[in-house]
Amino acid sequence: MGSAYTTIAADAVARFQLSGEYRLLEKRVIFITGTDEHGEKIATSAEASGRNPKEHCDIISNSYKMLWADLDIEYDKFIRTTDPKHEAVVNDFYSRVLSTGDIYRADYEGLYCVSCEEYKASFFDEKELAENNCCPVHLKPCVPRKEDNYFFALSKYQHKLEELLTRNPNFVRPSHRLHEVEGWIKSGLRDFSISRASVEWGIPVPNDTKQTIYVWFDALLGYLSASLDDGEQASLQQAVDRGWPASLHLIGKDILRFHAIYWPAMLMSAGISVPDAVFGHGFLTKDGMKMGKSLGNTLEPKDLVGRFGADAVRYFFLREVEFGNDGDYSEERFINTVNAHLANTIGNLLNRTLGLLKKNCNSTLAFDSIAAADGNSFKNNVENLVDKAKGHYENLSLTSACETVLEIGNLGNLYIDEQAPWSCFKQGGEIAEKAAKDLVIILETVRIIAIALSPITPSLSLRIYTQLGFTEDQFRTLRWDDTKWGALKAGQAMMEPKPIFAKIETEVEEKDQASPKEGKGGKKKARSKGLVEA
RNA sequence: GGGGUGGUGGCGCAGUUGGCUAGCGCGUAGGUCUCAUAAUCCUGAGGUCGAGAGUUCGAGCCUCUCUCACCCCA
Repeated sequence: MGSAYTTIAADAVARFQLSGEYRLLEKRVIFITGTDEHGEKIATSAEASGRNPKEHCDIISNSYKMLWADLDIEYDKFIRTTDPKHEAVVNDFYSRVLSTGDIYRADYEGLYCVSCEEYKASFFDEKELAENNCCPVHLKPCVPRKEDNYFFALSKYQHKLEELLTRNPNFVRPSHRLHEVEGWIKSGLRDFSISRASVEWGIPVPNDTKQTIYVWFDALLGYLSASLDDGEQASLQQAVDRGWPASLHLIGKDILRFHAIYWPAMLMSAGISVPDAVFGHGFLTKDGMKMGKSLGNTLEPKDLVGRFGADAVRYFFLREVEFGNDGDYSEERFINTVNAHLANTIGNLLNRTLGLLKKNCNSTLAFDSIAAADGNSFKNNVENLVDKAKGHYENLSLTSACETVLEIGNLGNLYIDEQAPWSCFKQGGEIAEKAAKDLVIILETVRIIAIALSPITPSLSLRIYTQLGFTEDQFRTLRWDDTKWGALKAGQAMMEPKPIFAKIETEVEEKDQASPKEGKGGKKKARSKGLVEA
């Protein structure tokens, strides 16, 4: 789930950005993701599976693509670092940096963890290692390595990187990540090895095929190579000309250093613009504990999607994890939050309104939504919240964006409760007419919620839209501006009311926990039953 | 060892420049209603902000010390 979280968030951000584009103009949002397929770790895993690395990577990248589809993630470019176009771009880049004089040959030695693909400590400072020189993360022994490698002269760019952060304090977000990066720079940047002599699975160093390019030097170029089409003559300059620089790199905090220090320095060396921003989000825990295979508590997104659906997964993590902070998953909290917001606040609001419309108006709108809301401050309240939500999305404040949209739902429930149209219809006359207007108001509100929440829960939003009598095509061409009040017109027929989000039923509760509740619940049930019988 | 981020009601979080009855969501207690996914709506309880000192008329927010958790140190 840690990996999926990044890509889910990127998808939400891209959907929102895409919704801001005007129709008929060339698309300007390109969502890039992919797989890093080089390195010793990949080769080792492939060998363990009895496959060659390429076959192994084919399987992995395909399973990611399937997972992204399951999670309603719609990217534009999927780059694999084994793609020929990528290798061409890497070679061009390497040569350019070499010609700048920023690559040189030197020895490197230290204790190396194959799983991290990192030297864990030099021989002079081994404090962080676990017993027997084991990697603290993978708990596997590190091997002493000494290699004659090629190095990138990162230290040359210390001042330029300082200038970058000073001139552009939003280059790294959130702000505490910026502090972290500033600290790294302040403590002095050391040149880093960009090749490996003992790793074969990767891109060969152009002018020394006995060495293989270090995965990180290679992988970052994926941001450029992804923009090229397969089969075309690939070059670095072509890739740069395809819309670079990137407006946002969205990453986990564990790879912040590569994106906020190494990558900009590499680009500066090559004379290429740096990206506009890097956003490092936090880690996810489960029940307050770190997740890990060794701990046996991994959270498989495929399982979550299978059990709860993509909308629930997306909603929970995008709303409940303050973007940029670490976040925690618990099944109880997941189910409670998703049920309360998606099933109750929004789903029930639509259901109750459509039910009233069916019973009293033959499921057809009697008024234009503009006329229905004429002189009604409720419409203004909704529009104000929509503007607020937009601002939150723009700031990558996904939690606040969700809260604000849900607030619209809360207002809708409050409004319909106050107006009580089910009671008004019984009175007939003008009062019944007012009730018919109120139903239109609520349905227009839900329509607006659907759009405002679509970056977060695209399938749920589509289901709302189709129940309101629109087509899927109409939904897919929607833009943020379509949140403007007035799209529902008199005469539009609604679909049959049907829950847009099935309540997630908790499994039979454990006896320990259920006892107190069960007693009280039993009382309620008995009471309710009596009423029904009466 | 060094650097960084945090510790605010049961849970998850907010609380930019010191001045709020310390707030929101979820949960929870009670009530209400039945148009509705036992849902909506209303009302309430629950924290004194990790600990100790300090600055200040006044500190969750500033300073110092201690402590706990997490992240980083090719």
